[in-house]
Amino acid sequence: LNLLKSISNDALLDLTQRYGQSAFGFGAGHGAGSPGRFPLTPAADFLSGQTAKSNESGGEHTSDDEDGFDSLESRKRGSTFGDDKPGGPLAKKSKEQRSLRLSINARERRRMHDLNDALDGLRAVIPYAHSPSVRKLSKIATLLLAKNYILMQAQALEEMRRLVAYLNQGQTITSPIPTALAPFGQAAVYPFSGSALATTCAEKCSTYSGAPSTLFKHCNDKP
DNA sequence: TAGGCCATCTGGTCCT
DNA sequence: AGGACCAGATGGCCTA
Repeated sequence: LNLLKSISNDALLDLTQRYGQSAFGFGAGHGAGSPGRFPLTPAADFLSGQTAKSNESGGEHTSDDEDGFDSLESRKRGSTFGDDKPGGPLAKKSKEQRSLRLSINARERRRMHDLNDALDGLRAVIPYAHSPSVRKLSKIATLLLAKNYILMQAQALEEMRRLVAYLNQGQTITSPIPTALAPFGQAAVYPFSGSALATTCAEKCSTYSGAPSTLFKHCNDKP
């Protein structure tokens, strides 16, 4: 959380300005973004009920033909380069060249669709509100947000490791926790700062109710 | 209306 | 040779 908040490179700053802080400040109270922005789902919710579709890049693409425009949607979006345009660049070419060009175009189209499918898969697993009424993250926003999310997860994992190490070695320590032994330099970052009186391992573990049970297995093993 | 974002076409380059 | 990848160009759609 802190990492995501603290990262402030130019691109992220720009994104924050463009899409609103809510996209990067989950749980920070900016969740209710303005319509059309990217309001956040609560951190606890964003991973649950996710509808990440299986990303089969090698799968069939029903909308692709081997020749030129593939669908009405493509036609609407497509440029006026139009392969089938009478005055287009393909008009002067031979039938074989035209056929080859159309094949290359279709392949390139398919490749870009695969890329977009992968981006959709990425959007499905990063923290922002997934709703029909919410505008989809842009490609660049998706990549930058995903990068920061990965960094944040890595830091969370590291903190968890340190926490487990601390719990394993400090079960007999009584309150207050000596600063030198505290695995986290500042009290503000210490995950149990809100329950300073929970001094035993079991108490600490019970405080951290959201953690996977295997992380605190030692509390059950040892009386 | 300008700017952002996007899909598509296209030609070039690299790889297998 | 054929496919993958890339970047530039172009035009459509949407929003502030």
